[in-house]
Amino acid sequence: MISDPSIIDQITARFRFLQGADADFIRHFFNSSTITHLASDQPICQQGMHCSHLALVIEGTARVYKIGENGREITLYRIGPGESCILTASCIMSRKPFPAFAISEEPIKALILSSADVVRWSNQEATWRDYLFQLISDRLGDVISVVEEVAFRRVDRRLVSYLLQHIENNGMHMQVTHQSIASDLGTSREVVSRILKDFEQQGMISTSRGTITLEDRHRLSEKLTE
Amino acid sequence: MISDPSIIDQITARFRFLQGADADFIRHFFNSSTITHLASDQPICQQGMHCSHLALVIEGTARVYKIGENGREITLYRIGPGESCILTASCIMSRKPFPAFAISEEPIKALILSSADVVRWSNQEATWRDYLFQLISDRLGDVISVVEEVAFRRVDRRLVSYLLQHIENNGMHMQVTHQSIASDLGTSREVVSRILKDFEQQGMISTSRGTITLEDRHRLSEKLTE
DNA sequence: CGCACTCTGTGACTTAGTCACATACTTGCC
DNA sequence: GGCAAGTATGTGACTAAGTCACAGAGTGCG
Repeated sequence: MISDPSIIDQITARFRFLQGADADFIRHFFNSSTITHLASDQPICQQGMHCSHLALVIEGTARVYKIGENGREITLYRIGPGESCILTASCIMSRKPFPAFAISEEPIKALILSSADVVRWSNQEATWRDYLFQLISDRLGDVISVVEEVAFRRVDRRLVSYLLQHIENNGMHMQVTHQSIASDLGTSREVVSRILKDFEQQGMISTSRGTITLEDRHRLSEKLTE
Repeated sequence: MISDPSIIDQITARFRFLQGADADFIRHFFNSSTITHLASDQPICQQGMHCSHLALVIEGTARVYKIGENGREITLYRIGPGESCILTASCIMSRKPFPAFAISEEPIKALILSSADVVRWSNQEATWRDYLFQLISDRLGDVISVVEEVAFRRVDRRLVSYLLQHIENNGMHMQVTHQSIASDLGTSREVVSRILKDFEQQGMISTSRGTITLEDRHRLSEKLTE
């Protein structure tokens, strides 16, 4: 049960469906939920698990990914504040085992609901139901985008997009290993290393152990259309 | 409006959510829906469309797919009797444009609902809501499987799986072009042609224009584990 | 038959993924 | 400081997959 008013405010701000909900539901909601904290790089769900709880992320991020026969990984999507491990929701609603892995990245503060409540509220509370539908639909869209990426786009272009997205405007630096980029993109470390080396030789980036620095954003982005 | 009792029986048999529904909802359901027929190979949804109706397939099949920059295609999933173009449902519930293409394969007989009804019923009728959740969740699972396939599995193995699945037990024949296999798997026609030729030279299949014949099912399936 | 159209085959080349190692850079510990 | 263990990156050689530009074969039809 959650009673601290400042926490309740924080949660209400993050989860907009609570703003339109009726007072009765809100009371139930906070009465039957709890807060959990989780450090970085902690496993959340294992492939094949049955989900008995749903976590709504208040702070932090998690990564949901697949592992292939060969050990390679690919990120399906990330979960941030205001979102929820919707695969869990999907598993709860359709009573199926979880088809992927989830792990925390930045330390997580999350609200935990029992799957029984998730199902019950989806029958009773329109705003909660809308939130669930929205979440599942969004993830479906995300995953379809991933299919498009891996099926059709060249790895070097995908890597350019990755760098442009992750290195903030004129922030210029980024802390990341080649392996973790490879795991995001669903390719292998060697491929990432080689392409990065190529970019470096062309003067678009520079690299050192564990960091990549953007040297020429404009010329790098031209790679997308050449 | 649908009133023919034999059609109503057929639909009720296909869509199990109607069996547990209350009489009032069922009356509304058939009053506000219509039947459409569609020939083979007709476009259903274009990428970027907004969906104003939801189709529940009674007979026939449709294919939902993506097209890449290079013109290659990949099938995300198929829709059969008792199912529905759930991407449409997802678009309706989350008010987003349709992110793929859909086309009829076998001629379709389908029941058409307005998106307004879809949303209204999802608020009022538990069995309908469950049906929607189930459908979206299933598709999410399907698409995740596709990601896994294209990201990690070798094309020759995927092609073996495709052949074993599509050529019925001891039916032995299949009518299909290399191009349409390639479009299903998300690869190119040449690659499919070369791998099939290879299988043929090893005596596992034989081919002629537009057909593939399974000659040695057992040895072909060994390719999956070698 | 001859023409248009679709389907399949092939070589040469580029891109991507795998495997086996060789070098680094970092951290902690003596 | 120096050394060891662990992590990160570099590289060559090879296989798998995708692209491009054609060449043929099969089919349907006037």
